[in-house]
Amino acid sequence: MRPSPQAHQRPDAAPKRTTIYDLATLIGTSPSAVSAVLNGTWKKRRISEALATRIKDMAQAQGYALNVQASLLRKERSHIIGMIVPKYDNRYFGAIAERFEAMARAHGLFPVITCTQRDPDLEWEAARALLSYQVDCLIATGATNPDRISDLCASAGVRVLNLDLPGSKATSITSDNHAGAYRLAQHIIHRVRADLDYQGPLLFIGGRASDHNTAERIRGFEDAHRDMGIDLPAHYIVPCDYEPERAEQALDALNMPVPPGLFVNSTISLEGVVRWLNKNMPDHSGRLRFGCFDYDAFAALLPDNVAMVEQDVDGMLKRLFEIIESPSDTHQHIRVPCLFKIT
Amino acid sequence: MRPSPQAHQRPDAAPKRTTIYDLATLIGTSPSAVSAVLNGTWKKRRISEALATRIKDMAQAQGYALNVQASLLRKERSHIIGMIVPKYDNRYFGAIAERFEAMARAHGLFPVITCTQRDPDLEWEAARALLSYQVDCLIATGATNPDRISDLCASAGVRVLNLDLPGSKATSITSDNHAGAYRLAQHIIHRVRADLDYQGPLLFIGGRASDHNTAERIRGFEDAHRDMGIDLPAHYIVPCDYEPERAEQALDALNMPVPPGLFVNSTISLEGVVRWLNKNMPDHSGRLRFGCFDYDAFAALLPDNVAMVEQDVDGMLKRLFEIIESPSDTHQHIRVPCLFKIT
DNA sequence: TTGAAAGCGCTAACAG
DNA sequence: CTGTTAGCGCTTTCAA
Repeated sequence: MRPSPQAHQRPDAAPKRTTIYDLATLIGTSPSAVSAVLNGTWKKRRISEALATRIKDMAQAQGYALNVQASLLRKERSHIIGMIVPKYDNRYFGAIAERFEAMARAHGLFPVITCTQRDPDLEWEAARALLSYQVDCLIATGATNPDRISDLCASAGVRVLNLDLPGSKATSITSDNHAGAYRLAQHIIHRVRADLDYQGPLLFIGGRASDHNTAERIRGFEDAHRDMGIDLPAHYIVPCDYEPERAEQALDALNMPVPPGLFVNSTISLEGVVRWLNKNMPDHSGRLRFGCFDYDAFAALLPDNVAMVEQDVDGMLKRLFEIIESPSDTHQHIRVPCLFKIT
Repeated sequence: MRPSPQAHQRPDAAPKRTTIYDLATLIGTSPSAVSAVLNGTWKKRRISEALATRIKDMAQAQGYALNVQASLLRKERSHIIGMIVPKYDNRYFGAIAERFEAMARAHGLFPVITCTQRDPDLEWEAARALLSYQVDCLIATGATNPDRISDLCASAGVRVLNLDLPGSKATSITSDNHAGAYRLAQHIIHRVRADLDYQGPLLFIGGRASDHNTAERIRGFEDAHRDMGIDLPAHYIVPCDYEPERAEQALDALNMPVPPGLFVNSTISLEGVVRWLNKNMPDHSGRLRFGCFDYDAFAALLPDNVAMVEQDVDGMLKRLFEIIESPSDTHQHIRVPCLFKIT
């Protein structure tokens, strides 16, 4: 008989964790009985109440914990659902990760999330790692190369879904970036007309042009201008990337006065825009209007902020789990409407 | 020979994932050779370059992914490091999770993080689940009952460390809340004296009095007043909990005019404070000073905000991994200084 | 009602 | 240089 784990509190070498064999010998029954009782299949095995309680008590007393590796090795489905996510350090992805975990648990799945720092190689490595953990299903969130991950999963026979950024080789769920941007642009245009009597185009600032979502938002921005009969020269669109500093540099480098209407693509960029305005146009307050494609509670309190677009994380995840529940062979692209917040 | 996974793209039943046996028969070698090559132990086994590359190429072609469950079952150490964290949906814990993952990987460990929604029961369940996954080490971040988790880990012979909130049964790493609060209070007091000629006490608002960190901050707040010779009546300390609404309600219920110096405990509370001020004292700008124990980029841009305290996430995690690397039997409480940001 | 035994995929001796 | 083999802890028939 193995020494009980309590006997020797890991001074250096681990005291072997208690197993069903330990429990079985301790009680004088068989490992299979212990297994059945501990994983709940014992009613159908018609094990006696008496034995069951003895086993459960002993497990409790010994601090027994199932060895998932061994258990999963024997089963066909792991009930593990994996997610890769670019960043946690961000309200949007943080909310996705948190809500995803909660919903996965509610669906009886064990969520494992891993963060890839927007690094394509890490993304790939992380996907492989999750496959190694035998995930039943993988969610690729904001993946720079979702199709590569889809291929990987296909060859492992694992279901995969794209979230936030679409791919062509798996069902994708994203925000409706075009519609959200269209509406935001329209709202800002209305406000600069009404409040400041400005009839010209807005400035689009922030994001990466190569990024699918930014491209969609630019399309919405352009369509809003077209539909409102406003000419939109190309240099009014400045996808200067995400860091706040990039927005500041872009405004420094602008070959014209800053227009009184600003469409800011992400709170990250907004941070830079506000810093730049405070530094270079100290009297800007009341003399311009802006809106932001992204939500932040403090940003919502800034003067002249007329609207924020918030992505509907709950809505997207609800759709996600619907699809997980009822798989289909077709690869759809589902666009979830954004929430629009007038500030 | 099993059908290749590519052959049949999981229409319904999973095509069994490729194993080392598949690879071995495919190539005409033994599973152990495949295993050795694929896990890097093949130099010491002196396997030929030729065989090694053939195996690696075949693995690549077949989309082979290690079955971690099987691998870990055979090994003694899992190199999995677990972390429980109360929320992701928050700059602070988001940063902790993200940096932790990166550092764990840099140390050759596989990080698994799970979020417990500030729910004590879920906290316990999550810890058990991570133990089931055979973590070598568990980090309990912001745990409401760290000692209970320490006991659980002790009985499984697993190392455990507390982060953010201290416990008595394991080494704990937290911010130096007392020193940070002392310095923040002192700074705000200086500013209300210099800018507004106000000599009275500040108002402390936000947080939970039962929460260890808030208690420490209150102590720092009190000590700063005492050392600067300011009398501090008890009703100037209002730990009204974390939601923004609670701060608004607390200010509504205040039995005195709002003092011109505010010590706000967390950006969450600050959100409520700013909303309340905008509503109830529209002309407050320039007539008060506040500081916040927590950092937010947009909050830093608010007028009258004279300082923010940012917890040193990188510093804390650096200490954490130092301790993981060189275990010691004593349970220390390490306090990491906060970063002080004058705005 | 219960136990024995096979085997999940992999690793690590040990034998060639 | 390479193959055989014995388990890791658990689940799951199949027998008793």
